[in-house]
Amino acid sequence: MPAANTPDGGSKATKGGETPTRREQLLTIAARLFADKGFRNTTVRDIADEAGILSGSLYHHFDSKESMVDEILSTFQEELFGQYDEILASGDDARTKLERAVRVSFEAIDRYPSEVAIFQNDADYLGTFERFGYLADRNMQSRQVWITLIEEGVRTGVLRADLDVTLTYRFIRDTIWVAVRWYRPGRGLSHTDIADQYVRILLDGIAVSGG
Amino acid sequence: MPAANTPDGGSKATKGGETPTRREQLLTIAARLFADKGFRNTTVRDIADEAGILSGSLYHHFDSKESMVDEILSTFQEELFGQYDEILASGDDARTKLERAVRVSFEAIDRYPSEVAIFQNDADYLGTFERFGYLADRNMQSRQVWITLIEEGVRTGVLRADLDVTLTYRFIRDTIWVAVRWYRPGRGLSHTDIADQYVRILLDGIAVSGG
DNA sequence: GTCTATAAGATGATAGAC
DNA sequence: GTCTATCATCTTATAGAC
Repeated sequence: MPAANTPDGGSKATKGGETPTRREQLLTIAARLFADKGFRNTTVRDIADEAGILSGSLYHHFDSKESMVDEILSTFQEELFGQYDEILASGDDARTKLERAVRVSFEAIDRYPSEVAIFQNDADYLGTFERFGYLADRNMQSRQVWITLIEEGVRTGVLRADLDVTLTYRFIRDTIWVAVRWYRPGRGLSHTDIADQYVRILLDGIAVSGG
Repeated sequence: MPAANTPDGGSKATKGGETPTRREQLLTIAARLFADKGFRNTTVRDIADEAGILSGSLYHHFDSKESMVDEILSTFQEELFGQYDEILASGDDARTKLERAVRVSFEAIDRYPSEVAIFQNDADYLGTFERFGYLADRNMQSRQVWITLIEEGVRTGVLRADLDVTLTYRFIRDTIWVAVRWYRPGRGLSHTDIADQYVRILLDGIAVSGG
């Protein structure tokens, strides 16, 4: 079941430099609020207030609050997983693939902070509705990406053979995505700087070698 | 301002093997629900239902929903920070102190999974009320513990001198506490096993040395 | 210590005017 | 595309009976 809700005929999210439609403006506002306060703790009145309209008017654009978050999340996920697929299909060695996957993930936090935050905070709750079944699918898909990369690394001798693959996957996943809690695009370290340092710590640790 | 709400004269939480009071039973139920669904998404009716009473009856035991979460969080934090203080005051070398702090934290996740989850998910929101000002204080205190340990490690030559101390602190903090999302006491790896593997990855990385 | 009953406000959503 | 007006439901919390 596709997530889109586009009576105008199928416009996606804001890509390129085109002027955003009213629908897109409203989704941007909703995404920021959902990210800041959580989906259930954001009221349709909150969204309408920020948009300068009344809550009832929102229902001219969207069926329901759920339709809004559905459109926000599904658009983002398509893009991210397209990039993971590209990395998996590439001919790079295991270490390079792992590094690329880390960098692409931090880039996603930079470009889609609200979407990432919503997924991190509300996916479990939303996943209880059939409509959002694709969230659990994406979770499994992401897990498969990382497990594949880690196992390839161990097999080709670039990663330690004694690693607990599942635990390593969790550590990598958690450390990357939880950064959405403190990373602010345009302030402090850039997402590429953070990815550099993270890759270094992940691969070589924080201790002095041979210590 | 103390957080306790103890008309009975000051009983703490359930320690040792004593039979829990009705008050403690209700707090245990509330803590699990707050952890699972979030503070704002747990209704007093949810808590009362699980306890087998009506929502109004809860107000015989507690002033408000906020008093409940206050008592849950403050009791837990006293214990955890007592352990950090002990480590800081010890004569151990920097590497040992860092390892001990990691282990104590994973042990806290094991013993107080609900409390940790509530703090992770709802501290930002609760912190907006004066009553919960101590949460921000504890956050700063925790930051100071880790920063101190990392800086001591760098100074004494056991940690790499090129580390970004703040970023390293965030990575350590995030990776540890986010484990509360998937760790389940008594299932899978024990908290000591997880701490072992985590310390190894943190200090030495996942790559083969000299790779 | 729990129940009955209820207040006062917030919430997602709808129907129809402009 | 937005507003007026409103509904049915859920929310935290209270007062007093048992």
